[in-house]
Amino acid sequence: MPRPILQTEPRNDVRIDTRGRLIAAMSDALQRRGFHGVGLNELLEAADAPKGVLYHHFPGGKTALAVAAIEATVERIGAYLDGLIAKGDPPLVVLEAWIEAAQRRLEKTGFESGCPLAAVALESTAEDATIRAALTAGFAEFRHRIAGLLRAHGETDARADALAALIVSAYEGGLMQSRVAESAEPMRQTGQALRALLAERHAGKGDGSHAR
Amino acid sequence: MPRPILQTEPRNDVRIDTRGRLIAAMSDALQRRGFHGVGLNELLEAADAPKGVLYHHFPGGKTALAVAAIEATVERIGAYLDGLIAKGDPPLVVLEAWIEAAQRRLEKTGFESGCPLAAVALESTAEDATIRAALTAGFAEFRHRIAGLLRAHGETDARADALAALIVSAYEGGLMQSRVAESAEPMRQTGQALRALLAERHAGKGDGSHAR
Amino acid sequence: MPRPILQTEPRNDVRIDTRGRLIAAMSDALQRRGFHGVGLNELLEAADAPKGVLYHHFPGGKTALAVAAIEATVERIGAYLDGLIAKGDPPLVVLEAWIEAAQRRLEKTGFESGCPLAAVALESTAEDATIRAALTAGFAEFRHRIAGLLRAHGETDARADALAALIVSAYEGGLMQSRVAESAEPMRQTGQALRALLAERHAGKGDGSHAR
Amino acid sequence: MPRPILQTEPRNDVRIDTRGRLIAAMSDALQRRGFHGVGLNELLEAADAPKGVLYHHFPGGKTALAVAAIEATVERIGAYLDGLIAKGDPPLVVLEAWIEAAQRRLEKTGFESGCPLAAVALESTAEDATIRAALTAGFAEFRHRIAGLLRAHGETDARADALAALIVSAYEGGLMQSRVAESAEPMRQTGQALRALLAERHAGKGDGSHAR
DNA sequence: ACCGACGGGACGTCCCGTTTGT
DNA sequence: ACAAACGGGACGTCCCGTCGGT
Repeated sequence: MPRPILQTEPRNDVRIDTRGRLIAAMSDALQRRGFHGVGLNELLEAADAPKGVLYHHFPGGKTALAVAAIEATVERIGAYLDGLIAKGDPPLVVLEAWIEAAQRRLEKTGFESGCPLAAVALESTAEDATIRAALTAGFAEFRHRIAGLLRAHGETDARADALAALIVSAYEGGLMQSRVAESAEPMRQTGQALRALLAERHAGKGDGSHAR
Repeated sequence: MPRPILQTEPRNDVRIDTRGRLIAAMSDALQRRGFHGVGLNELLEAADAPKGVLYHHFPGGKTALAVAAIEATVERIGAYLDGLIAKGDPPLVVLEAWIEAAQRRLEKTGFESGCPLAAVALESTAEDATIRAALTAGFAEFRHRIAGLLRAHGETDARADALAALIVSAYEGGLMQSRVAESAEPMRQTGQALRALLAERHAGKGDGSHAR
Repeated sequence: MPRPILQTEPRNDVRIDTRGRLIAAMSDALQRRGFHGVGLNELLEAADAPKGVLYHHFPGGKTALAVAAIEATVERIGAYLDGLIAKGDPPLVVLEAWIEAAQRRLEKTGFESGCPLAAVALESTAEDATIRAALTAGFAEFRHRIAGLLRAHGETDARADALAALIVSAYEGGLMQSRVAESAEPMRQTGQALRALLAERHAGKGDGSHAR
Repeated sequence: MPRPILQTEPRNDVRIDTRGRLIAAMSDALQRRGFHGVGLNELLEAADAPKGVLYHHFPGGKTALAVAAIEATVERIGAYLDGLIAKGDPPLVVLEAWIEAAQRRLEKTGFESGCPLAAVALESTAEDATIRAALTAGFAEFRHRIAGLLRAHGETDARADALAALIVSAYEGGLMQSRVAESAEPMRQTGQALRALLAERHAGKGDGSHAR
């Protein structure tokens, strides 16, 4: 049985497989029902994993799995944003792409999926220290990336931070409204208004050159 | 067993009181923990009401109480917005007052309280038809009021609707970020950026016609 | 359906019934398997009670039920000792009756039953404050009653306390040895030796009159 | 795969060490929490051993380890008693030393440690045949040694057996009472009363023959 | 109208033992 | 010999809803 290089890989694969499936299932479940709305049985069935294995990979139980799911989601979305940004497009284009992708996901899932962070955020209490920390870090991460993009296109630091906060807020708030309304309209309107305001501002600066 | 007329009046008072306390307790609980995060026993203890009384007033149980709490909240916030609007201030001033009030409430409650609608919204599924309907109506109500204000100050219908969606989204998203971060900063930045964009637009008005 | 007097009785009966059956089942189970060895399902089946009712009567859960069972046992044994003592027999006779009753119970139950207090005592840790308190009070109660009997028959206070401690120790230790050996012999020998020592002491005092 | 001679020796050392640590950890845990109160994971962590190694050394699992721990404890205590007896002291002195040592250990461990045999004894059922056998043999061993000492100092066989049963019972019962009371007093009183009774008997000897 | 005992199901935890792979 | 992932069952908790009794 020749096994030349990287003999750690097979073990990792198996580990990542179960662990990863658990995290994926939790991510998916969180955005549909929130932390308390997810039943572990339901989740384990979705991940095709027995009960004991959860406690093995996540000694902290459901909470620890949720933290891992949040962190994985943050990383995924962060990478996605990085990809958008790396293309060098101006903020307005990146924003449009981001929001349109969210709209498409909403429609594709029958308005069931949302943002896993948001759902957990609103039912978390100060006692869930680890969850709070992961969420806080996650939202900060999003703002940080967007602020970086804005700075790269000429915004001052303070301005970039404030705009980034608004953009993330609008994204999350729009997603929420569209989810309950089971209609892409609120999200669409939110994105449209946001882009319009940003575009008009540039236009109003007098140079009129790079507005969208 | 004779029952003299008007004996119902004091009884009604008591009933409304109990009903009201249940609704208030649910409203409060929803914004802290979300629908599934609230235990019925815990809630009944907070309202100082026995088990049976809940099903007296809300045969639909926990869900019906949540719907009532959502509707009460919508009415309360709607009335609050009406009050702000009735003063005749321009949208920027109303917006500032609304967001600042939210910040103060956040700080006063140690960043525990948020928006009862939002928390429920993110863990609700399509099966909770009555809850979804109440939420959808509630958010639409908010947008409607704000759009009305904007129209009254010269926005076109489509424009007013889109801006209203953005404002509600920003409000909810900012609240969410501040809640998990246990800091008013995200909410403050969100409000500041939003008002700045709106103000700049007005300042730039008249120079062109290309507001999307 | 005439119901003349004491109409509180029926409710009490029902309540005591379920609560009492739970306590009786726990008492029985504790002396067979100890606290951690008892499964709640098993116990509820024995008491013919559904799961929810336990938490209703004992909000403190399994531990609270165990405490109640311990207290009930202490009361029962205390009353039994009182009955023995009230007959006015000398300590040696009381002791013999007590130990022989224990032997008979051992044999009747196939050496399964023991002392509910003892089993819990040896697996309790300092964290189970309520259980520890109930056990400590229980053993003190036994010693107190026996010491009282001894004092009533001429022992000094210190002497009575020490002898009472020995008698309780011998009773519990003998029960334990007989239980694991599945033989009444150790308990029998323990009781015989203890009574012999007590009798000889009286005999050695020179008066020789009331040694058994 | 060649395996050079004597390579097993160091390996054996390691094995004995791991085995020994497991047994020591189980002994310690048994006297604090009893058989069912000990978690296997917790125990393995205390012994710093992975899961697999337990089933390597004890194919019978937790039960087999408990049996080994009981046997080791019996051997240890037996050797200790042998040491006391070998000095040639009279039974009263040996008894005093034994009981005082137990008191010191109680106080040193904050009244947490007790007798590993006793704790297991009281929660064992007839189904745990191997455990019951080990316990029965253990208690018999203790009685046997003490009876031997008594015979060596002039007691008849039957008398020695009965007194030995009493002594072991008192020892175990006193330990139990002191453990839950978190006070050495019950154990002290038990020992004191027992020694007093034995001493008085000797003093009274020769006056008659009516022991029992 | 009010209350609280009842009911049983599902939750999250964590148990003990096995299996599979180095 | 060691290590860790697996496996699923049972534990104790507590949920939400009902129903009979004042």
